[in-house]
Amino acid sequence: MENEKLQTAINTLKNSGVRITPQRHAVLEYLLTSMTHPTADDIYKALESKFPNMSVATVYNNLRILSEIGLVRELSYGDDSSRYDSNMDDHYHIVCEDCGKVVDFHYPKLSEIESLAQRVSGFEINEHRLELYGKCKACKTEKAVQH
Amino acid sequence: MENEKLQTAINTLKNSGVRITPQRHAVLEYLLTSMTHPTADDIYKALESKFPNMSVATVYNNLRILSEIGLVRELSYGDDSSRYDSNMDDHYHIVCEDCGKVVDFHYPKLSEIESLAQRVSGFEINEHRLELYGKCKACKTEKAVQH
DNA sequence: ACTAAGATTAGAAACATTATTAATTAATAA
DNA sequence: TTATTAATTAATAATGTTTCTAATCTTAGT
Repeated sequence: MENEKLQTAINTLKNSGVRITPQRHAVLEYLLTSMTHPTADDIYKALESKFPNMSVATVYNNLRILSEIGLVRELSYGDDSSRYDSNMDDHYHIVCEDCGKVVDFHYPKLSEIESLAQRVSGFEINEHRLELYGKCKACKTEKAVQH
Repeated sequence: MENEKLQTAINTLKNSGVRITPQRHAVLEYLLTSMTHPTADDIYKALESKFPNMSVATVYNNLRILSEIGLVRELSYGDDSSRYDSNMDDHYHIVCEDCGKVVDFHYPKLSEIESLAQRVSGFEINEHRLELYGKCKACKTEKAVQH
């Protein structure tokens, strides 16, 4: 099942005229199999053993290219590093304020809010972002233990 | 009317035991009268003539302090600089993808989504953020003119 | 006026990300 | 297979925002 997704993604790359280099393949594969919305540095560290000479710039480069083709989405929350998500279906995110963990949250798209905003503001609205912030299970119990 | 807000804010500072220095007063006043959700650098530049010796660190310092007391809110969108908002009422924002302009958007708080997210994720949800992205009127016409 | 606590300054450091560039490589066609 | 060529890589420098540090200065209260 993961292989199917990877194969589809690779075909998309080919059709876009983007070369499939070992590094690019590895970044893509890592994102497709990861459930953790990794940062560029997470990916860099994870692939370090396989590609000892790879530079961080290569990771950023490939993330940008994958984003441009629409295989990957960049999630930037506040001040920290951006995270990357290979699940391109419409969905929202819940972020743990303590450990930074990000999980998917499925909810019907808030299209009515977009059209209302467009009407009242005069903007031409293209998209929206919704994130929920709180404490994940682990961080809740961790705090309970500390006291 | 702005003076009232400023006076109330200054009282809050006093009650929190925070000194009212000229720089801090100026940052606060600028935020209260500005409608533009300025960045730290905007504020720095705007106050430069009044305080030629002020350092950027002072602006950041004061923004942090004002945030901690709850007089100001930090808005961080993606990679660019954070913007600051002295309107502490519940509201959302619409961001222009071209020029970065940010305007307020009033809409009933999405509390049901928070409670649903809490139920399905096991997180303890504290807050949420919603931003709408698009092109403002000015940037729409600008694009139309270019062609 | 004096003191202690707190604030400001300037500069440096930290950090993520982007730009640069010469060398290497993937994809294609000969 | 080999040659060709444009894309990609690695390494490093550069950028931009934000934080940290240490020294100096202000303030409020005695």
